[in-house]
Amino acid sequence: MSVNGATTSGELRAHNRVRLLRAVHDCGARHTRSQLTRDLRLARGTASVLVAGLAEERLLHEEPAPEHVRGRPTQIPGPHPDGPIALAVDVREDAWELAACELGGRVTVLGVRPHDGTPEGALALLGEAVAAHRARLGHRVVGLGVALAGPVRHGGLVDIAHLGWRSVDVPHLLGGAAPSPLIVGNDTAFAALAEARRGRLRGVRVGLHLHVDFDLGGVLVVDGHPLGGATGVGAEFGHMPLTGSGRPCLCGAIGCWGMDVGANALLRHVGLAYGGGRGREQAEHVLATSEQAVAANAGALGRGIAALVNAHDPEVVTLSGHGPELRERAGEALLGACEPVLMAIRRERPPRIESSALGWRGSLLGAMESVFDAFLTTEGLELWRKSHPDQARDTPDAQSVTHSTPARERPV
Amino acid sequence: MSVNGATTSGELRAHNRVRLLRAVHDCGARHTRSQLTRDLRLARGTASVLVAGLAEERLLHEEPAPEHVRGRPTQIPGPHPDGPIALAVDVREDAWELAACELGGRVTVLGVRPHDGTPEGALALLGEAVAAHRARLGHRVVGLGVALAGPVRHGGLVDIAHLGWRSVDVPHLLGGAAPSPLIVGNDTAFAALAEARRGRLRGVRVGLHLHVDFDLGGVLVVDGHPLGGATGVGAEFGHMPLTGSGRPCLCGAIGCWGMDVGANALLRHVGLAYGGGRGREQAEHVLATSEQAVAANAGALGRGIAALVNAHDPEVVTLSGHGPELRERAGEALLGACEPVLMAIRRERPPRIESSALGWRGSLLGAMESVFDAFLTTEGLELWRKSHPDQARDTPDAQSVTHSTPARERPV
DNA sequence: AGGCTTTTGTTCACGACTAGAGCATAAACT
DNA sequence: AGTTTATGCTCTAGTCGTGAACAAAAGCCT
Repeated sequence: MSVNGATTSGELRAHNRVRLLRAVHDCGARHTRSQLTRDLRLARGTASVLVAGLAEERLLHEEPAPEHVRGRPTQIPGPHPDGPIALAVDVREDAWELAACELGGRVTVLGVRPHDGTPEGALALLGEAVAAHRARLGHRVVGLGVALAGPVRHGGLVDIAHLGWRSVDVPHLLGGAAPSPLIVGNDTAFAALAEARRGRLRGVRVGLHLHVDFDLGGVLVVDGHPLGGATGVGAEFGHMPLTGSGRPCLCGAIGCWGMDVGANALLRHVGLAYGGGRGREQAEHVLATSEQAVAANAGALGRGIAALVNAHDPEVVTLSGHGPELRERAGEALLGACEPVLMAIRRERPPRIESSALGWRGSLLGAMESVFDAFLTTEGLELWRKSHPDQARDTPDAQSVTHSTPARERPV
Repeated sequence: MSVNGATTSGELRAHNRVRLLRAVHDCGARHTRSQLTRDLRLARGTASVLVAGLAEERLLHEEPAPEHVRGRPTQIPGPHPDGPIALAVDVREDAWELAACELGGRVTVLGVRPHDGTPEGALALLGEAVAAHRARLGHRVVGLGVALAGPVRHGGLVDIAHLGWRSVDVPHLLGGAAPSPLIVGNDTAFAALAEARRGRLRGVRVGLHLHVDFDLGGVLVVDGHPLGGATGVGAEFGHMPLTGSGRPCLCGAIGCWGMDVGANALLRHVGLAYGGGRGREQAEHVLATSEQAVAANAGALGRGIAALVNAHDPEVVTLSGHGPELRERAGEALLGACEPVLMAIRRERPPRIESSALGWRGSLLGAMESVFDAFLTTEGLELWRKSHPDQARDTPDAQSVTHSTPARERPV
């Protein structure tokens, strides 16, 4: 769905440029040029022309492969030292983390800051930091992805019920200096996107990703795309009444599954105050010590998973955030609660339940991927070409290739 | 996602052939050639070559447009009188209906037969009917789509809990004479597919389709594709515990939503026997007379819809089968049950709830669409070309065009 | 009725693209 | 040091879509 087909000769070239660049990005800039040529079913001559063009436009930069078996040594195309950079930020209930990402997925953390949970407190300093880094990096910045712990509507309006955020206009609060495109999305959807690209959902046709933080988020991943497109209003499995509790949820509905899973539920189970994005340490303490609270949490998680497995039949269920720890500490409670809710035909071949390969980094990485998804299109590359008219200005090719600093050791 | 992009000049031509043919199919063979040329952004010359090629391969056949405004009159490309035919069958709990479909979607019903609800009873005669029609139509048959009222696993294994079908091997029971490809799918998923192509979900990014028959089926439609791909094991929203009843379901799970919605639920509500695919007339009588049973059914439908709207935020919810009648007879009960389960942010802009545009025909039409989806690909057209080597064997072009019977008045 | 206008179908020269073969290159192997 | 092997580069051939010029067929106007 994402990559549309070419219909003219011109679009054909553009399309192959995108395919090559995406292949480099998706493999983490680890495949050799000859490998890529084979994978993409290109003629060696075609690959030659494409790589040369992309290198001249500062999109790719080739380096010698560290080892070979025989024959003429091949090169590894990776990010250009002056190439595109995606900014990504993960805004949690109590802190945010900002990072710069190169093509291929290398992440450089630019800053981490706690905040007070209010919209202004969370986003004002962030906007300044983004503006500063953008000024420093210039035209290299090709977009900003923002992960947030609540439903995101079109235009970047965000609601986080347990923080009291009501239709918070994120683009506005970030100020006018935010780069374009500005992609605001749900943290769970982003985590799922990252899992689909670089984690345990890679190559999986239908997967289910669940992100457990203060709240519970869940989203279906189909053919590498989280449902609701990572910018939409999906990813809200946490607000389905799957566990049969009639408790009113802060979102305004009744009986939401998310009431029984996550840090807030742990705190409530032991009688502590919860909500407002406070109490991460206490929750982690409960998680580490209270067998009973953990079992209740894991059981509720299992019942909901079973319901979703019935409906969607995923091949794999992945857990991130506190999910992996719940599974390790109370795996039997989880699976035991699953069983009775499963359809008989699902019990024969239940999906694997796995812990995320990316841990707490998923949301940030997904925000990055969404920026590169927008960039790695015919339109995105056309924009880059236009904003970099001075392709080969001063140095001959041989010199620039030989003397430039290798991409992956260079600070961003 | 379905149509992959071309990478060589040759694939480019194949890709444009598919695009043109699909455009003809999707518009119901009602658009003129000049309209199609504009819609697909083709040069007139290119369209000329493409249409001529497709006509020579017996895929298209042009007829004069009935009316014009001014200028040279244009033609309307439609199905070729010897063109491809998709066979489609809707197998319900108590009867099946077989049809032949031309490119563009014109349906000719070939037969309707009640059966006894056993796998053999349902499928043996059907297999014979398919084989007979296939022999008659020869190479024109490009596939068979089979809609069934239960979960379908890969390979065509079907379970229908309330009929006692356990891993019924549909391809095997249909016998060896079934055409290829043989696409076995869930009736709800097919109905949703048809709704997405020719009904109220056309052009909708995220839609939810619910099919109410004896049982309840539900599936999400994203960008024109039902989740689980119309042949998968999705489309089972009916087996999520959304209504909070702890009743054991025949599927082996507990508290399934589908226990409370549909003909079986209506019969149970008034104390009649249910299950086994019997009692369609009684259920319709209950539906027409028992206010209370209908309200209970509609309320359960509404509660489940709200839960799914929370999770997926569809733009439109469409109902087929008995759904439209439930909505007409007890719309307030339905919406009233929806309200408290909805998240506050969903209440502001709730999705439209609409009745299907295709009625009970949806599953059959969806089965057809799935066959044409497989045919309208570069591979499918290549196979057709190979199996029809005698392209222009006896008659000059002018004569064959002038004298051949118009496609849409010709019996199949 | 006859000429003009409008729209569409057809043909062809042109530019852009990829495939594939032949050659050059650079390493490992013998 | 020569051979083998795999890769990169260059050039020709074939295919495709474009767009302009031309032909065709209808409605419109006088």
